[in-house]
Amino acid sequence: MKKRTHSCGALRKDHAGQTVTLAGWVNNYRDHGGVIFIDLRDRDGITQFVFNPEEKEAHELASKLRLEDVAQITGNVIERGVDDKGKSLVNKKLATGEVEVVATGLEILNKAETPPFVPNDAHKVSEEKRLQYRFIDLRQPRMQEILKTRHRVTKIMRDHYDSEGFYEIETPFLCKSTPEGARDFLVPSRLQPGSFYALPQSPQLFKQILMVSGMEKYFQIVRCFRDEDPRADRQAEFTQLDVEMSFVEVEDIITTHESLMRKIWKTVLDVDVPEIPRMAYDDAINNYGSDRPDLRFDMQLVDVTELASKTDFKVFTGAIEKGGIVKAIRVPGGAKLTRKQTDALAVWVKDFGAGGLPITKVVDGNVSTGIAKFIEPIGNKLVTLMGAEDGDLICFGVDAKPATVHRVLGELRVKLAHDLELIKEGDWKWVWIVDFPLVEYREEEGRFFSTHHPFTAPNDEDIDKLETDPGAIKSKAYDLVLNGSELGGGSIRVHDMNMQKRVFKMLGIDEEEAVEKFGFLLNALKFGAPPHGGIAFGLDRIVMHLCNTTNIRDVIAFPKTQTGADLMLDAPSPVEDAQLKELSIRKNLTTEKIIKE
RNA sequence: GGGAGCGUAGCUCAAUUGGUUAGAGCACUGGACUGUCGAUCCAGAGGUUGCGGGUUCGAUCCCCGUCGCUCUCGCCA
Repeated sequence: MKKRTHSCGALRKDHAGQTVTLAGWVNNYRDHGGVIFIDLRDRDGITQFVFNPEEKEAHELASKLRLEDVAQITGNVIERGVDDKGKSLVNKKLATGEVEVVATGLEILNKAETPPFVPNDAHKVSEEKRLQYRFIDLRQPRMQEILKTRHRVTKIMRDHYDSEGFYEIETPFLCKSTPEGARDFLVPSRLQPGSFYALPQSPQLFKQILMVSGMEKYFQIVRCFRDEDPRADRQAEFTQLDVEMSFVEVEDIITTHESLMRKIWKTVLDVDVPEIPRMAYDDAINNYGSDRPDLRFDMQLVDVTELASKTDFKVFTGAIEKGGIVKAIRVPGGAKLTRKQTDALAVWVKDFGAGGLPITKVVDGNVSTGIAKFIEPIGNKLVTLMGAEDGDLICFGVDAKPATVHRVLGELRVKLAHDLELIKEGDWKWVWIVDFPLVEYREEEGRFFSTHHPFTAPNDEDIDKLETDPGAIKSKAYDLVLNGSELGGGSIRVHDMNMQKRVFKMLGIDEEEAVEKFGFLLNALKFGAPPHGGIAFGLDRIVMHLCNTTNIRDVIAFPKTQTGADLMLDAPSPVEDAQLKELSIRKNLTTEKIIKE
C-alpha cells in the first residue's frame, strides 16, 4: 500500500499537475464502457477519478469497483475543462469539483459485500437498520460531522478547565447502590457472593470528597448510568460534564460556565452568547408553567382566577372553591385551529392531569365559540387582561391543584408553539433558573424530598426555617436552561456536618440511615471540608443543540434502542450458566421460561 | 406497567371492498456505451408479506396473541 498524499476533500485548482495518491470508499461509479468515473470518499470529502482505457491495467480493475469498496488510487490532478460542446465540466456540488484525478494506478484495498444501504441514502433508511449497521451509518457526512462536533466540544471543555486550573480526575464505575434517585444498574461481585456494585448515576459524592481532599477544582467528562425508560432525548447510558469547585459561591460557578458556553457556541456555531439572565424558580413556574421555560416565544400564563370566579361556569367556580386556580394563555393566531384540532388538544392535555381544555377564540374584541357562552360577562375584561387580539385562541388551565394548572399550560404552550411554528429558527434563549425550593412535599409519601439532592445548601436567610417551614426554604441551586431544555444544573453544597444532619433530619432520614447511606461523606465532612459547590451538564444534550437534532441517538456513536438493546452487538444477551455460577447468581425460572417461549 | 404508530424483495415504498402469477425505484448480476457526476439503455435474478394462531372458498388486507422499532404517560432525587 502506498502512502496517501491528500484527503479526498483537499484537492483544488492549485494542485493541477501534481501526482497524488488518495484512499477511501467508492461513493459512486459511472462506467461508460470506455471512460470510467469513480467518486472516492473519505471523511474529508469526495474526489472524482477518471480511468481511461489507455491505462489498461487500472481501467480493468476499476470496472470491478462497486459501492463501498475500499480503494487507493494514484493519478495526476487536472483542472476540469469543457466538453465537446463547450460545456463546463466543473461540478459545483463538490468542494473538489474544479479538478479531477486522471488515474494511473489502482489498488483495491478491500472489496465490500453489497451493503444493505449506502451512506448517501442513510437519511432515508429506518433507524433500526442504521443502528444494526452502525458502521455504515457512521460513514455518512452528517454523522461524521456530529461526532467531529462532539470531539471539538469536549476539547473546548478540557482546554477551558485546564486554563482555569482544574484537574480532570477519574472516579470509579463500580460504586455503591443508593436507594434514592433513579434505578441502579447492578454488577454482581464475584469475590463477595450476594453483593453488588452499582454503576454511578453521577459521580456526585466522589466529587464532593475530592473537594474535602483539597483538589479545589475538579472536572470530568464521565459516563453515567440510570436504569430508567429512555426517551428521544434520554439514554440509560449518557455523558455528563461534571464539575466541582472549592471556596466558591453561586456567582463563581455561574461565571465560569457562562464563559464556557460562550466559547463553545462561538467556536462551533459562531454564535454569541450574551450575559445570561436569571429567573427565580417561582417566576418560571408561575409565568411559564415549567422550571425549564422556553423563552423563544411568549404565551405566558396569566392568572385569571379572579375574573373566572365571577362567572357561572362550574368548571371554573368548582375548582376555585376547592382552592384551585384558573390560568390562561393567549395563543397568537390560534383561532385558525379547527374544532377537530382543539378537541385533540383537549385529549392530549389529559396526560398531564387536566380534566379537559376549556378554550375560546377572540373575534371582534370579544370571546367567541368554545366556552364563550359561559364567560360572556367577563369577555371584554378577559380579552383586555390577556392582551388578546382578533384571531387569537385563549386556552384555560383549571384545577383544584395549582401545580396541575401549571404543568398543563406549561406543556401546552410548548406544543402549540411548535404546532403553530411560532419559534424562530436559529434563536438561542438562555436562562439560569435560581432560587429553587430546597424540598418539595410529596403527599403520597407524607414527607419532604430534596428538589435537587440532599447535599444542596439552603439559602442563608432561610436556614431558620429548617425545623419550622421546610417547604418555604430556597436553596443555592441553579439550572442552565436553553430553548426549553435543561442543559445542566448544580448547587452549592452543605459543607458543615451539623447542617447536613439538620437537613437529613428534616428529610426524615434518621442518623442510622444517614450513616448507612452516606456515611463516608458525613465522615469526610468532619475532617475539614471546605465550602464547595458544583454543576453537571448533559454533554449529549449540548451536542444535540449544536447539531440541531432532537434525537439523542444521533449524537452517540453507538446508542441503544428504547428497550436498551444495542442492535449491532445484539446486546444484552443470555450468558452461560457457568458464568452465572461463578457470580453466585441464579436465573429466575419464570423469567427464563418467558424468554424461551 | 399504560397509550399511539409502524413492520411487504438487500434498502425505500405500492398493492382497489378480502380475489388472477404480490409490483415499482434504488442496489445486485449479465450486456451495450469514451465526459459522467442520482450517468443512460437492454435483459435478468431477487419474496416464510416479522412470527404464531383464528375467521373465510380465498388473508399483505379482518380478529387474537407475540416479537422488534419509534413517539409518549408513568419513571428519570
